[in-house]
Amino acid sequence: MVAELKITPLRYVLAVVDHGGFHAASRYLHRTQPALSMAIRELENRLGEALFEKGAKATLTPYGSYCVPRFRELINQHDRLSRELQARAAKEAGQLDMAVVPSVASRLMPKLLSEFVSRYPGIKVGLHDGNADFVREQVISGQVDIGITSLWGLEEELLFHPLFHDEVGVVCRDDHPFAERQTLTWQALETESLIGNGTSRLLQGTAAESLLEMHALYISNMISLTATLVAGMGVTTLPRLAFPQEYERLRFIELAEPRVSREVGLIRRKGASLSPAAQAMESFIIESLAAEQ
Amino acid sequence: MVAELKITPLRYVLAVVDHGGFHAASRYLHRTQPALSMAIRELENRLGEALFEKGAKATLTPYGSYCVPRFRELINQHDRLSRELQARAAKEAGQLDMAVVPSVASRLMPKLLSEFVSRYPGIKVGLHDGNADFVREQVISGQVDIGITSLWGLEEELLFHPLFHDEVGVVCRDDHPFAERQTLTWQALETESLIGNGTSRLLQGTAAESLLEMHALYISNMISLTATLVAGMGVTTLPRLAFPQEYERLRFIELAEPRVSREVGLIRRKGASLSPAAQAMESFIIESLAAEQ
DNA sequence: TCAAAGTGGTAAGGGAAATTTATCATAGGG
DNA sequence: CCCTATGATAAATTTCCCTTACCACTTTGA
Repeated sequence: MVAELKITPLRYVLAVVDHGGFHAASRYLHRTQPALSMAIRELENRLGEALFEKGAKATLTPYGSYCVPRFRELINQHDRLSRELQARAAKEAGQLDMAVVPSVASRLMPKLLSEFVSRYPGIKVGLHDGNADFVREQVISGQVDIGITSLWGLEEELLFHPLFHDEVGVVCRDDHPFAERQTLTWQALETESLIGNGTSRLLQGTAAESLLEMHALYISNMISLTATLVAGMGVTTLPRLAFPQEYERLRFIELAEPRVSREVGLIRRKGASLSPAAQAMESFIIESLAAEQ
Repeated sequence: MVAELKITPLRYVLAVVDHGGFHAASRYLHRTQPALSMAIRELENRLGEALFEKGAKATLTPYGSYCVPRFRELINQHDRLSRELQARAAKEAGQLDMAVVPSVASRLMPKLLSEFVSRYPGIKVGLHDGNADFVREQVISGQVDIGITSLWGLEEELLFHPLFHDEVGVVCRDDHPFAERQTLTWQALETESLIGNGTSRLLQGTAAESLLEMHALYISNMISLTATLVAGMGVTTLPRLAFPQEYERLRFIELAEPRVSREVGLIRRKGASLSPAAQAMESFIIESLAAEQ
């Protein structure tokens, strides 16, 4: 049977030692002197041995001298833990991982992350990018705390918080006949050499679904895809956010008739709540994007 | 300001986790279920974050999962400390050092120590021997907890607990005229070649004081002294306990007229109390020697 | 399908523990 | 010798922990 050493009386002992007396310690602790006397007596009874000499003013017994550094150690550990856990709860420290689709990673996250880390300097963020299936899988398996992607079906295990709509358009080189157009219809694409990519399945279930069968090429890698487009080998469809603005020769033309868009949003596991750090990130993203529009 | 994490609620959290529910934990802890609910709620408020999911039965939040191993660690440290300090108070563990004069070290301590260590298996004893001044000095300086020696004057800084009287006698070789005598008087020594030693000052202030001036030789080292006696170069005075029984050719003859004796006792510092282990040794020695006579 | 037994949460009361107030005995300093 | 410091003690009070009693909800088994 272990005796329960309460933290407070241990603190009292240290205060008496450090301040050289019960009265001095009581002033420091904002307690009265009898409070210390009695609490320390109780502690001594529990241990079965006196800590302070009787009759002498605040002098430690040998046993007390042995105890004091150990009390100090335990209290230090306690305080360190308490501070650490409070810091985490207050989002002053912590760690979170998130998975996002590449377009979000390159167009949205840089700004968001730089604002986030300056607002929560203590929180460490791990950012992983991959296609929508990867993001979904990482979140469901608990590898990451939250994800940003678009979903195609209802997910039993996921909570989805919509962030914005991302319109699908056609991407072509600047010398292509489409390049000067403001909008296009899917019929205009029927005669084109259409390159498929990872986002092509957004067209599934829309009026433009027939275009999916037209793919002569399918390129999942974004760098390869843009190189192919710059080479003038065809056109492709992409959500606007996924359109790589940094290529001067590529143009994005809205696809009207039908309007196709993906709904990009925040996902997390249903049932499990978020860590304080992940909570902070989630609210931060939602608020930032709401403020922007 | 650090929040005070009381040990008990942390135990409650661990019990709920380990037993998979508030009710199971409450049975284990011999508390009622609301007691746990409220204590844990209070802890959560203190930390500023929930440990258990609401609505789910005893499921940890990510924050809770982070906390639990740390709670466990702190509690383990607490329990280990508590057990250790109690063991010391109960004399099941600990350490003590003592200084004794050589005669006590060789004639008294072997038996006492072997009994002591079998009675207090956990206590480690350091035994240091030296002359009376050494013992006195070690005790006063706090290098050792207790000493066994004889004192000549009253000591302001020491507490003296008498153990036994040790009669001074004459030591000579077995072929010496004294060897067959039962007792001697100091006058009988006047014509002898008297060798002085560290215990000779016991004669100071007695009727035999004049013998002190007769020393042709003074040998402090016991081995040298006995070798000199065995060589037949003279006689000496020694307390009985200091007489080395293991030398076959030496004899001890009581010195009557005057009877001179040293009072051997236990010394320790006045004012400072003893460690539990040293206390145990002190009482043990006093009781053992009292039981013997 | 409904009762029974499980989960945990809430409110009010009792009782133990901690703290304060008031007082005392003792020791040291001017 | 008084004054002020020390810490110990007793009784009163406040605080906090725990229990009892009850509720709402879910799961289980007949």
